[in-house]
Amino acid sequence: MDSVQLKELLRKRNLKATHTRLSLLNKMHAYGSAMSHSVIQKQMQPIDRVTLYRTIESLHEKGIIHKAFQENNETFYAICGSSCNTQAHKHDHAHFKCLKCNTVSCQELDETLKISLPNYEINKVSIHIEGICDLCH
Amino acid sequence: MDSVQLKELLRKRNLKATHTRLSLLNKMHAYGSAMSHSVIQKQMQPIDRVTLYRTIESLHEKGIIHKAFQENNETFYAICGSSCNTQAHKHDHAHFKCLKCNTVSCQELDETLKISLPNYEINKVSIHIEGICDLCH
DNA sequence: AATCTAAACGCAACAATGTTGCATTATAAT
DNA sequence: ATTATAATGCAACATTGTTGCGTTTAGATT
Repeated sequence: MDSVQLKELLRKRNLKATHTRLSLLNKMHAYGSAMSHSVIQKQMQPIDRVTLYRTIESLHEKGIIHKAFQENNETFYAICGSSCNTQAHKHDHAHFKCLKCNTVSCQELDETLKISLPNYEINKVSIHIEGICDLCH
Repeated sequence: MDSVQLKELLRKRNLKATHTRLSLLNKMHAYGSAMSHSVIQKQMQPIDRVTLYRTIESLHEKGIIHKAFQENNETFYAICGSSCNTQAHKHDHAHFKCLKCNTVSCQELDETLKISLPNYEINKVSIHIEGICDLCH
């Protein structure tokens, strides 16, 4: 996603295409997997803490990024796919965290997870797996 | 689980059966589903904040309770089943959080979730589902 | 039952994380 | 170029989590 597309996306969601937002989205895109708040903060340096909180909040509210999962009192964020919008999010992939190399990757589960709960309305499913990845094994 | 059994469990894991620990375990058992830190704190009042942190930590370390999931920068804890011990935890059930009544319940997924990741070692799987439960529907 | 020791507790002080209000600056519409 | 509004940075505050240490309690020993 290049700079022009990003600006369009932000404007479409009624957000100004500020340097902070573009920079954050670029970094998240380059990073490849879900980023923790502390990692984001390091990579965005120098930035005011409050500005970062509000930047993340605005992108989250408009469905441009989402909370992938939380761990050790830290939230991990990821860019939403094209299937997400302000109203509804679709994130049925799983996040795998390797306990050796500490990277987080998205795993498409071959057989779609069949969750059948009669009379339940399911809005969001998040699957978080921890272990040792193939490279570290 | 009555008081005698609880004391035995604590002693088996090399923890003293203190009033604080017994009280916390009783409350978690009575509560039925995963409890957030803030709810625990309210129910344990009056208690020193530090003591609560350390009580939870000790029970968690010894595999008596586990972190069910985290949400809104809060950790939810639940009592481990009999299949858990100091070394290994088995928690393959899913947690369902109703967005209307805010209760969290454990859902046994009828078809066991088949997660096949070749050459990966899977230590822990946590599934968190949000939506509207049958009663609120 | 009294004594003893290690673990657990409570308090104080500190550190890290998250929030609010407001003056200044940047975006983008006119 | 001008202007209105949103975004930023700063200060102050609130909440959450951590560390050190003196006191108390559990439970083992005698």
